[in-house]
Amino acid sequence: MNNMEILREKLKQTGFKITPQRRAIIEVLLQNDAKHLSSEQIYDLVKVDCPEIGLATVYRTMQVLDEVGAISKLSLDDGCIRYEINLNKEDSHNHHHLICKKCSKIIEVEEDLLDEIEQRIEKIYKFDILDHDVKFYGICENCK
Amino acid sequence: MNNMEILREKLKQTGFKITPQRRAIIEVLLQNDAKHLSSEQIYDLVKVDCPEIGLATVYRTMQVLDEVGAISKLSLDDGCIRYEINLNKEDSHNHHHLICKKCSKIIEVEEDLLDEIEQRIEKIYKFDILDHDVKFYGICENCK
DNA sequence: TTTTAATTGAAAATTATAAACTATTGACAA
DNA sequence: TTGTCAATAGTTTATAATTTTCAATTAAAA
Repeated sequence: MNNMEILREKLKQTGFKITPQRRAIIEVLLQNDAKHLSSEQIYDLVKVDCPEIGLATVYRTMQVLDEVGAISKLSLDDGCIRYEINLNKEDSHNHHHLICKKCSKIIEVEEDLLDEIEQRIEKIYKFDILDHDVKFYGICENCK
Repeated sequence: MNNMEILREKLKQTGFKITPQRRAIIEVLLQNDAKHLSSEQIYDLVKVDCPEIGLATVYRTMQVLDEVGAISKLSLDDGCIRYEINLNKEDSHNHHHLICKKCSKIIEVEEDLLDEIEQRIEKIYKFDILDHDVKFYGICENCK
């Protein structure tokens, strides 16, 4: 079962319909895996194959995909919400971002280095951690 | 030298003027230390003592205070920027937030537990970390 | 095929924030 | 203390991201 089929199943199971617009948006997300697209950017990319689509549909679809857990939202403090698709179900939230303050490049940290810390926090604060959002700001290799 | 005086000095040294509006806003921030107020909320609180103030002045003052390093911005993904005052200069960014998914309470983690991790990331990714933004989502003690 | 609730596109509405513009004022020099 | 002037204030208007409304269309179950 490929990624598209997995997502179709996920939508179906949650009672959402599979429309050409939604399929086109998912395709764009899958083809731009590494990027962090805003709704506007997704809209522009989807319009190539699906010119009649409206921007509101993109926003609505992103809400649906978020409900289903198919995407993660990412705020880069540039005034809009960005999205990344979650390809490996469970590990969806377990990665961090390095954001270069000079060139704005975003580097993915695939390892999850927070396990120990989370355990310490859970103990000290009696707080059950379900998810995290971790961003490191700094200067990347190229910009040094 | 109390907190207000420290901030007055900071503004003065950076070439900003100390106006009644700015003083009133700083007072509100100091009096609501533990909270994470939005511009709108600050506006409402300031209006009590300073009814003629305009919302734009609040936005402008928050920009000034950010430039001076007197506040930290905090995004709780509820559509607006929130602020916290930095009382101990250097450690301003070195704390994390636990956000309860049930009651939305925000718990401050004052310890900075990320030193090791940051060192590992700096080595592996050759990325100089200047700052971080760390949020843990989960369930707090009361809501369990 | 029929039926119906979900979905769509287009346009209008909201919301947070910033800008523009003129009047006012804080702070320093005289 | 007063005069000066750039910085700041309030008001209004603009902008940009996102949401809502609503009538028309459509996916998918019966």
